[in-house]
Amino acid sequence: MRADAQRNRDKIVEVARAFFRAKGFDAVSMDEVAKGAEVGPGTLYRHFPTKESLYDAVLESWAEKVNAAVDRALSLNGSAREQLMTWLTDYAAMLTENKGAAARITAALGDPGSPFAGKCRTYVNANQRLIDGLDSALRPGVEAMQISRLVGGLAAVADNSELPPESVAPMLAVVADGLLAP
Amino acid sequence: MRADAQRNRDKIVEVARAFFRAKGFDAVSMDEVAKGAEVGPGTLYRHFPTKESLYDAVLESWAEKVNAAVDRALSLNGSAREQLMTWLTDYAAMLTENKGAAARITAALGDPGSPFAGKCRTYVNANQRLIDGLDSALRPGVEAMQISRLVGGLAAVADNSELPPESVAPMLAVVADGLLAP
DNA sequence: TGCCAAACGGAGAGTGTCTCCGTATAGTTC
DNA sequence: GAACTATACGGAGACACTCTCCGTTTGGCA
Repeated sequence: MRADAQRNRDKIVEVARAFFRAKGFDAVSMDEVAKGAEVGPGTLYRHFPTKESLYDAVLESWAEKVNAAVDRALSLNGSAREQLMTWLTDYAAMLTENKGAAARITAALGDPGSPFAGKCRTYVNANQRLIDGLDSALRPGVEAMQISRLVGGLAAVADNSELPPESVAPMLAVVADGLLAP
Repeated sequence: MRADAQRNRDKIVEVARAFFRAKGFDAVSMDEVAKGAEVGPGTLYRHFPTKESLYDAVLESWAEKVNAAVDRALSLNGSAREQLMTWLTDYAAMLTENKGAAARITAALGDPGSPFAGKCRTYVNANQRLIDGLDSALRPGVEAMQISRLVGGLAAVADNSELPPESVAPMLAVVADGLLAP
């Protein structure tokens, strides 16, 4: 990639990240990202053919954070319920940083053609590692995709309604207790 | 209301209902509803000032269905868990009829200014009646709004991914078990 | 039949995503 | 450092959508 192209790409992602964080996915237009990055719309669209692909690039480090959160939860010296709640709380908290991310990633679960397919795999794999780590503490037959959808749906609601963590916690507790073996 | 206005209004709602059911909220344009109902865009917008207000009119009978589903669940001769699962299953099933409804109604929870505010009240009240009906079988401190958000979020995911009922059932079971007293 | 408030409908404003293509430039070659 | 070419740029504008304004038509009543 040519040096000017790389410079522009970096600036676009940087500007877009700030805009998305401040206003959420829907409220940011591609035109304003282009203006903010001081490039033309054509340049923006050569680097990122759709608005969603730009969002995907903005969420680049998200995968690392998800994996780190699972590691943190599994390495805790506590009950399975505490480990589960730690992971769920961390995940829900991650989404307050990127308004609209929960809904989009959750909606893309099971759609390999989505720009977020990579993010989805990371997320489902994280839940699979959690299942493996918690071993027999969970109800039998529970699947990673089910946890992903349950928590993703709840996170999307919390994100959309801008619920404070203390309002989300009781709902996470319901999901956690439901996931633990009866 | 003048006779021609009433005729047009009825036809618009009828056409819109068919379109929304077939393609979902986002994929239907106001222009095609106007064309389908054989009226001009101006006429359409005098009857329904926004697309969401049109959707609200299409979902008119939804409130009755929700209340009927709660009644049905509470009148069952079964365990609290069976009653709960019956209601959750009925609610989730209701949404396959109107693609996009779950996400919109759930997103409007707690926003009195939304065109769906009336639908939200109905829905939260239904969950409150469920709580009152199931009495002490539920975990202490659980609130109607929490159930509304939990189930709404899950329903939105199921709707969006077009999950078959047998895929939704295990997730509903998790929520149900989580809601029942430990 | 004549009147007029009510309703109609379509052109178009405003806003968004995304494309096409003539122009400019980075990086290589002599 | 000049010429060359592949690469990248940027802006006009195509297209789709929601929603508005306003001149025209019509239903219902006196």
